[in-house]
Amino acid sequence: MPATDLPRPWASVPRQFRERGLRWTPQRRAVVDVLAGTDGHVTGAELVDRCRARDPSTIPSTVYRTLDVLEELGLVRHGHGADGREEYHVGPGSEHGHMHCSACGASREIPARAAERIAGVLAEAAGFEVDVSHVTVVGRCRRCRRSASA
Amino acid sequence: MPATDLPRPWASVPRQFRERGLRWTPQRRAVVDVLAGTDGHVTGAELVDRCRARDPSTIPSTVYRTLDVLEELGLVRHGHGADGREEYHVGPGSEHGHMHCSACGASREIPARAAERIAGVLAEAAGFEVDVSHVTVVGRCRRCRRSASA
DNA sequence: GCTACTATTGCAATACGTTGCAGCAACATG
DNA sequence: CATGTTGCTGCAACGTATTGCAATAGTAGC
Repeated sequence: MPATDLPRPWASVPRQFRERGLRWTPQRRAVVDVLAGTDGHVTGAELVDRCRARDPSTIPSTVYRTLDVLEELGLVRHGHGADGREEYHVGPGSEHGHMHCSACGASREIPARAAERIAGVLAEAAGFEVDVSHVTVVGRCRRCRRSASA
Repeated sequence: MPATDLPRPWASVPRQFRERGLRWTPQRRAVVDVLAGTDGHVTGAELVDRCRARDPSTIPSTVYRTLDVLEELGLVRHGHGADGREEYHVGPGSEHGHMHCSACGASREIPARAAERIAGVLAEAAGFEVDVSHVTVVGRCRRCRRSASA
Protein backbone atom coordinates (compact mmCIF):
# COMPACT_ATOMS: atom_id res chain seq x y z
CA MET A 1 0.00 0.00 0.00
CA PRO A 2 1.79 3.07 -1.23
CA ALA A 3 1.51 6.26 0.75
CA THR A 4 0.04 7.94 -2.28
CA ASP A 5 -3.22 6.26 -1.40
CA LEU A 6 -3.80 9.13 0.99
CA PRO A 7 -5.85 12.02 -0.41
CA ARG A 8 -4.28 15.36 -1.11
CA PRO A 9 -3.71 17.20 2.11
CA TRP A 10 -2.65 14.03 3.89
CA ALA A 11 -0.23 12.59 1.36
CA SER A 12 2.83 13.90 3.12
CA VAL A 13 1.80 12.89 6.60
CA PRO A 14 3.86 9.69 6.76
CA ARG A 15 6.95 11.67 5.84
CA GLN A 16 6.14 14.31 8.44
CA PHE A 17 5.94 11.61 11.04
CA ARG A 18 9.24 10.01 10.13
CA GLU A 19 11.06 13.29 9.86
CA ARG A 20 10.21 13.88 13.46
CA GLY A 21 11.39 10.48 14.56
CA LEU A 22 7.81 9.32 14.91
CA ARG A 23 6.61 6.05 13.44
CA TRP A 24 4.06 5.43 10.77
CA THR A 25 1.95 2.54 11.98
CA PRO A 26 -1.16 0.81 10.66
CA GLN A 27 -3.15 2.20 13.56
CA ARG A 28 -2.12 5.75 12.78
CA ARG A 29 -2.78 5.25 9.15
CA ALA A 30 -6.28 4.08 9.99
CA VAL A 31 -6.99 7.22 11.97
CA VAL A 32 -5.63 9.44 9.22
CA ASP A 33 -7.69 7.55 6.66
CA VAL A 34 -10.82 8.21 8.63
CA LEU A 35 -9.92 11.86 9.09
CA ALA A 36 -9.30 12.18 5.37
CA GLY A 37 -12.87 11.11 4.80
CA THR A 38 -14.20 13.57 7.33
CA ASP A 39 -15.51 16.99 6.56
CA GLY A 40 -15.38 19.66 9.20
CA HIS A 41 -15.86 18.37 12.73
CA VAL A 42 -15.95 15.11 14.58
CA THR A 43 -16.12 14.21 18.21
CA GLY A 44 -13.55 11.89 19.68
CA ALA A 45 -16.12 9.18 20.17
CA GLU A 46 -17.27 9.42 16.56
CA LEU A 47 -13.75 9.01 15.36
CA VAL A 48 -13.28 5.96 17.54
CA ASP A 49 -16.48 4.50 16.17
CA ARG A 50 -15.50 5.06 12.57
CA CYS A 51 -12.13 3.50 13.17
CA ARG A 52 -13.80 0.53 14.77
CA ALA A 53 -16.08 0.22 11.77
CA ARG A 54 -13.00 -0.41 9.65
CA ASP A 55 -11.17 -2.45 12.22
CA PRO A 56 -13.11 -3.73 15.23
CA SER A 57 -9.88 -4.29 17.11
CA THR A 58 -9.25 -0.55 17.31
CA ILE A 59 -8.37 0.61 20.80
CA PRO A 60 -9.71 4.03 21.94
CA SER A 61 -6.59 5.11 23.73
CA THR A 62 -4.59 4.60 20.56
CA VAL A 63 -6.98 6.79 18.63
CA TYR A 64 -6.85 9.56 21.20
CA ARG A 65 -3.09 9.38 21.37
CA THR A 66 -2.85 9.57 17.61
CA LEU A 67 -5.08 12.62 17.62
CA ASP A 68 -2.76 14.25 20.12
CA VAL A 69 0.17 13.70 17.81
CA LEU A 70 -1.74 14.98 14.80
CA GLU A 71 -2.64 18.07 16.75
CA GLU A 72 1.01 18.67 17.57
CA LEU A 73 1.74 18.45 13.88
CA GLY A 74 -0.99 21.00 13.26
CA LEU A 75 -3.14 18.65 11.20
CA VAL A 76 -6.16 18.83 13.45
CA ARG A 77 -7.28 21.12 16.24
CA HIS A 78 -9.53 20.24 19.08
CA GLY A 79 -12.04 22.15 21.12
CA HIS A 80 -14.85 21.21 23.41
CA GLY A 81 -18.50 21.07 22.43
CA ALA A 82 -21.31 22.54 24.45
CA ASP A 83 -21.34 19.48 26.66
CA GLY A 84 -17.59 19.53 27.14
CA ARG A 85 -16.84 16.63 24.84
CA GLU A 86 -13.85 16.65 22.57
CA GLU A 87 -14.49 17.97 19.14
CA TYR A 88 -11.91 17.91 16.37
CA HIS A 89 -11.60 20.32 13.48
CA VAL A 90 -10.10 18.55 10.55
CA GLY A 91 -7.52 20.15 8.35
CA PRO A 92 -5.57 23.32 8.87
CA GLY A 93 -7.13 26.46 7.47
CA SER A 94 -10.45 25.77 9.06
CA GLU A 95 -9.85 27.69 12.25
CA HIS A 96 -13.11 28.68 13.76
CA GLY A 97 -15.07 28.53 16.95
CA HIS A 98 -18.66 27.49 17.40
CA MET A 99 -21.90 28.89 18.69
CA HIS A 100 -24.17 26.31 20.19
CA CYS A 101 -27.84 27.02 20.80
CA SER A 102 -28.94 25.44 24.05
CA ALA A 103 -32.57 25.71 22.99
CA CYS A 104 -32.56 23.93 19.64
CA GLY A 105 -29.19 22.22 19.82
CA ALA A 106 -27.95 23.66 16.55
CA SER A 107 -24.31 24.52 16.15
CA ARG A 108 -22.94 27.15 13.78
CA GLU A 109 -19.47 28.39 13.08
CA ILE A 110 -18.48 31.76 14.39
CA PRO A 111 -17.87 33.97 11.34
CA ALA A 112 -14.18 34.75 10.89
CA ARG A 113 -14.86 38.46 11.05
CA ALA A 114 -16.61 38.14 14.40
CA ALA A 115 -13.88 35.88 15.74
CA GLU A 116 -11.29 38.49 14.86
CA ARG A 117 -13.18 41.19 16.65
CA ILE A 118 -13.58 39.00 19.71
CA ALA A 119 -9.89 38.22 19.71
CA GLY A 120 -9.26 41.95 19.47
CA VAL A 121 -11.44 42.69 22.46
CA LEU A 122 -9.66 40.19 24.67
CA ALA A 123 -6.23 41.23 23.47
CA GLU A 124 -7.01 44.82 24.25
CA ALA A 125 -8.77 44.27 27.54
CA ALA A 126 -6.51 41.62 29.00
CA GLY A 127 -3.55 41.08 26.69
CA PHE A 128 -4.93 37.63 26.07
CA GLU A 129 -4.30 35.80 22.81
CA VAL A 130 -7.31 33.58 22.09
CA ASP A 131 -7.13 30.25 20.35
CA VAL A 132 -10.28 30.84 18.36
CA SER A 133 -10.67 27.28 17.20
CA HIS A 134 -10.93 26.04 20.75
CA VAL A 135 -13.96 28.14 21.58
CA THR A 136 -17.55 27.03 21.83
CA VAL A 137 -19.97 29.59 23.16
CA VAL A 138 -23.39 28.57 24.38
CA GLY A 139 -26.53 30.64 24.21
CA ARG A 140 -29.56 31.11 22.02
CA CYS A 141 -29.62 31.47 18.27
CA ARG A 142 -31.59 34.09 16.39
CA ARG A 143 -34.47 31.81 15.63
CA CYS A 144 -34.91 30.59 19.20
CA ARG A 145 -34.72 34.11 20.54
CA ARG A 146 -37.50 35.16 18.22
CA SER A 147 -39.80 32.32 19.03
CA ALA A 148 -39.17 32.80 22.74
CA SER A 149 -40.03 36.48 22.70
CA ALA A 150 -43.16 35.91 20.62
CA MET B 1 -31.84 21.76 62.39
CA PRO B 2 -33.69 24.94 61.46
CA ALA B 3 -33.39 26.21 57.92
CA THR B 4 -31.92 29.41 59.29
CA ASP B 5 -28.68 27.53 59.62
CA LEU B 6 -28.11 28.31 55.99
CA PRO B 7 -26.04 31.44 55.31
CA ARG B 8 -27.57 34.51 53.76
CA PRO B 9 -28.11 33.94 50.08
CA TRP B 10 -29.21 30.35 50.66
CA ALA B 11 -31.65 30.79 53.51
CA SER B 12 -34.68 30.78 51.26
CA VAL B 13 -33.66 27.81 49.17
CA PRO B 14 -35.78 25.22 50.98
CA ARG B 15 -38.82 27.38 50.42
CA GLN B 16 -37.95 27.85 46.75
CA PHE B 17 -37.79 24.11 46.40
CA ARG B 18 -41.12 23.46 48.01
CA GLU B 19 -42.87 26.23 46.16
CA ARG B 20 -41.99 24.45 42.98
CA GLY B 21 -43.22 21.12 44.21
CA LEU B 22 -39.67 19.93 44.72
CA ARG B 23 -38.54 18.27 47.92
CA TRP B 24 -36.03 19.42 50.44
CA THR B 25 -33.98 16.38 51.33
CA PRO B 26 -30.92 15.80 53.50
CA GLN B 27 -28.87 15.10 50.38
CA ARG B 28 -29.84 18.37 48.79
CA ARG B 29 -29.22 20.21 51.97
CA ALA B 30 -25.70 18.74 52.08
CA VAL B 31 -24.93 19.98 48.59
CA VAL B 32 -26.28 23.44 49.36
CA ASP B 33 -24.26 23.51 52.58
CA VAL B 34 -21.10 22.79 50.67
CA LEU B 35 -21.94 25.38 48.04
CA ALA B 36 -22.59 27.94 50.76
CA GLY B 37 -19.02 27.43 51.92
CA THR B 38 -17.64 27.79 48.43
CA ASP B 39 -16.31 30.97 46.94
CA GLY B 40 -16.40 31.45 43.22
CA HIS B 41 -15.89 28.26 41.24
CA VAL B 42 -15.80 24.55 41.78
CA THR B 43 -15.62 21.60 39.50
CA GLY B 44 -18.21 18.89 39.74
CA ALA B 45 -15.69 16.42 41.05
CA GLU B 46 -14.54 18.82 43.76
CA LEU B 47 -18.08 19.26 44.92
CA VAL B 48 -18.60 15.53 45.07
CA ASP B 49 -15.41 15.19 47.09
CA ARG B 50 -16.42 17.86 49.58
CA CYS B 51 -19.81 16.29 50.03
CA ARG B 52 -18.17 12.96 50.61
CA ALA B 53 -15.91 14.53 53.19
CA ARG B 54 -19.02 15.37 55.20
CA ASP B 55 -20.85 12.20 54.42
CA PRO B 56 -18.94 9.31 52.86
CA SER B 57 -22.16 7.74 51.69
CA THR B 58 -22.75 10.58 49.23
CA ILE B 59 -23.60 9.34 45.76
CA PRO B 60 -22.19 11.30 42.78
CA SER B 61 -25.28 11.09 40.64
CA THR B 62 -27.32 12.65 43.42
CA VAL B 63 -24.89 15.55 43.63
CA TYR B 64 -24.96 16.14 39.89
CA ARG B 65 -28.73 15.93 39.81
CA THR B 66 -28.99 18.39 42.66
CA LEU B 67 -26.71 20.76 40.79
CA ASP B 68 -28.98 20.51 37.78
CA VAL B 69 -31.93 21.53 39.88
CA LEU B 70 -30.03 24.38 41.50
CA GLU B 71 -29.06 25.59 38.07
CA GLU B 72 -32.68 25.59 36.99
CA LEU B 73 -33.47 27.71 40.02
CA GLY B 74 -30.69 30.06 38.97
CA LEU B 75 -28.59 29.49 42.08
CA VAL B 76 -25.55 28.20 40.25
CA ARG B 77 -24.40 28.29 36.66
CA HIS B 78 -22.14 25.83 35.00
CA GLY B 79 -19.60 26.05 32.26
CA HIS B 80 -16.76 23.89 31.06
CA GLY B 81 -13.13 24.38 31.94
CA ALA B 82 -10.31 24.29 29.43
CA ASP B 83 -10.28 20.52 29.59
CA GLY B 84 -14.03 20.26 29.17
CA ARG B 85 -14.80 19.41 32.77
CA GLU B 86 -17.81 20.84 34.52
CA GLU B 87 -17.19 24.00 36.41
CA TYR B 88 -19.79 25.65 38.60
CA HIS B 89 -20.10 29.34 39.37
CA VAL B 90 -21.64 29.77 42.74
CA GLY B 91 -24.23 32.39 43.44
CA PRO B 92 -26.13 34.59 41.07
CA GLY B 93 -24.58 37.93 40.25
CA SER B 94 -21.23 36.41 39.44
CA GLU B 95 -21.82 35.93 35.76
CA HIS B 96 -18.55 35.77 33.97
CA GLY B 97 -16.58 33.65 31.58
CA HIS B 98 -12.99 32.55 31.86
CA MET B 99 -9.76 32.85 29.99
CA HIS B 100 -7.48 29.90 30.43
CA CYS B 101 -3.80 30.07 29.50
CA SER B 102 -2.70 26.82 27.96
CA ALA B 103 0.93 27.71 28.63
CA CYS B 104 0.93 28.43 32.35
CA GLY B 105 -2.45 26.97 33.27
CA ALA B 106 -3.69 30.13 34.92
CA SER B 107 -7.34 31.04 34.70
CA ARG B 108 -8.73 34.56 34.91
CA GLU B 109 -12.19 35.97 34.68
CA ILE B 110 -13.18 37.79 31.56
CA PRO B 111 -13.80 41.42 32.53
CA ALA B 112 -17.48 42.30 32.40
CA ARG B 113 -16.80 45.09 29.96
CA ALA B 114 -15.05 42.76 27.55
CA ALA B 115 -17.78 40.16 27.90
CA GLU B 116 -20.37 42.74 26.98
CA ARG B 117 -18.48 43.74 23.88
CA ILE B 118 -18.08 40.12 22.86
CA ALA B 119 -21.77 39.49 23.34
CA GLY B 120 -22.40 42.55 21.21
CA VAL B 121 -20.22 41.27 18.40
CA LEU B 122 -22.01 37.93 18.23
CA ALA B 123 -25.43 39.49 18.52
CA GLU B 124 -24.66 41.81 15.67
CA ALA B 125 -22.89 39.31 13.46
CA ALA B 126 -25.15 36.35 13.96
CA GLY B 127 -28.10 37.34 16.12
CA PHE B 128 -26.73 35.07 18.76
CA GLU B 129 -27.35 35.67 22.44
CA VAL B 130 -24.35 34.39 24.38
CA ASP B 131 -24.52 32.87 27.82
CA VAL B 132 -21.38 34.56 29.00
CA SER B 133 -20.98 32.52 32.13
CA HIS B 134 -20.71 29.34 30.14
CA VAL B 135 -17.69 30.45 28.19
CA THR B 136 -14.10 29.45 28.70
CA VAL B 137 -11.69 30.60 26.06
CA VAL B 138 -8.27 29.05 25.75
CA GLY B 139 -5.11 30.76 24.58
CA ARG B 140 -2.08 32.51 26.00
CA CYS B 141 -2.02 35.13 28.69
CA ARG B 142 -0.08 38.35 28.52
CA ARG B 143 2.81 37.08 30.53
CA CYS B 144 3.26 33.89 28.52
CA ARG B 145 3.07 35.80 25.26
CA ARG B 146 5.84 38.08 26.39
CA SER B 147 8.15 35.35 27.55
CA ALA B 148 7.54 33.42 24.34
CA SER B 149 8.37 36.33 22.09
CA ALA B 150 11.52 37.18 24.02
C1' DG C 1 18.11 -9.47 5.71
C1' DC C 2 19.37 -8.91 10.53
C1' DT C 3 19.98 -6.17 14.75
C1' DA C 4 19.43 -2.79 18.10
C1' DC C 5 16.96 1.09 19.65
C1' DT C 6 12.92 2.98 21.33
C1' DA C 7 8.41 4.80 19.83
C1' DT C 8 3.82 2.66 20.04
C1' DT C 9 0.43 -0.51 21.10
C1' DG C 10 -2.84 -3.07 23.90
C1' DC C 11 -4.72 -3.60 28.12
C1' DA C 12 -6.27 -2.70 32.55
C1' DA C 13 -7.33 0.70 35.83
C1' DT C 14 -8.96 5.23 36.81
C1' DA C 15 -11.61 9.59 36.57
C1' DC C 16 -15.61 12.22 35.41
C1' DG C 17 -20.44 12.34 34.19
C1' DT C 18 -25.03 10.46 32.80
C1' DT C 19 -29.01 7.46 32.72
C1' DG C 20 -32.76 3.82 33.82
C1' DC C 21 -35.15 1.87 37.20
C1' DA C 22 -37.15 -0.04 41.52
C1' DG C 23 -37.93 1.18 46.15
C1' DC C 24 -38.09 4.86 49.53
C1' DA C 25 -39.51 8.92 51.75
C1' DA C 26 -41.08 14.05 51.63
C1' DC C 27 -45.00 16.48 52.38
C1' DA C 28 -49.90 18.06 51.58
C1' DT C 29 -54.12 16.51 53.09
C1' DG C 30 -57.83 14.95 56.04
C1' DC D 1 -51.09 11.16 63.14
C1' DA D 2 -52.09 8.05 59.23
C1' DT D 3 -52.15 8.05 54.26
C1' DG D 4 -51.46 8.59 49.31
C1' DT D 5 -48.76 10.80 45.65
C1' DT D 6 -44.98 11.16 43.27
C1' DG D 7 -40.42 13.31 43.48
C1' DC D 8 -35.77 11.44 44.99
C1' DT D 9 -32.28 8.35 46.11
C1' DG D 10 -29.12 4.61 45.51
C1' DC D 11 -27.30 1.51 42.60
C1' DA D 12 -25.51 -0.48 38.65
C1' DA D 13 -24.19 0.00 33.98
C1' DC D 14 -22.62 2.76 30.46
C1' DG D 15 -20.06 6.57 27.71
C1' DT D 16 -16.05 9.33 27.12
C1' DA D 17 -11.27 10.32 27.91
C1' DT D 18 -6.65 9.59 30.25
C1' DT D 19 -2.63 7.17 32.15
C1' DG D 20 0.99 3.51 33.49
C1' DC D 21 3.31 -0.35 32.11
C1' DA D 22 5.07 -4.48 29.81
C1' DA D 23 5.36 -6.37 25.32
C1' DT D 24 5.51 -5.40 20.41
C1' DA D 25 7.05 -3.76 16.20
C1' DG D 26 8.70 0.38 13.18
C1' DT D 27 13.19 2.18 11.44
C1' DA D 28 17.85 3.17 10.67
C1' DG D 29 22.23 1.20 10.05
C1' DC D 30 25.14 -2.44 8.82
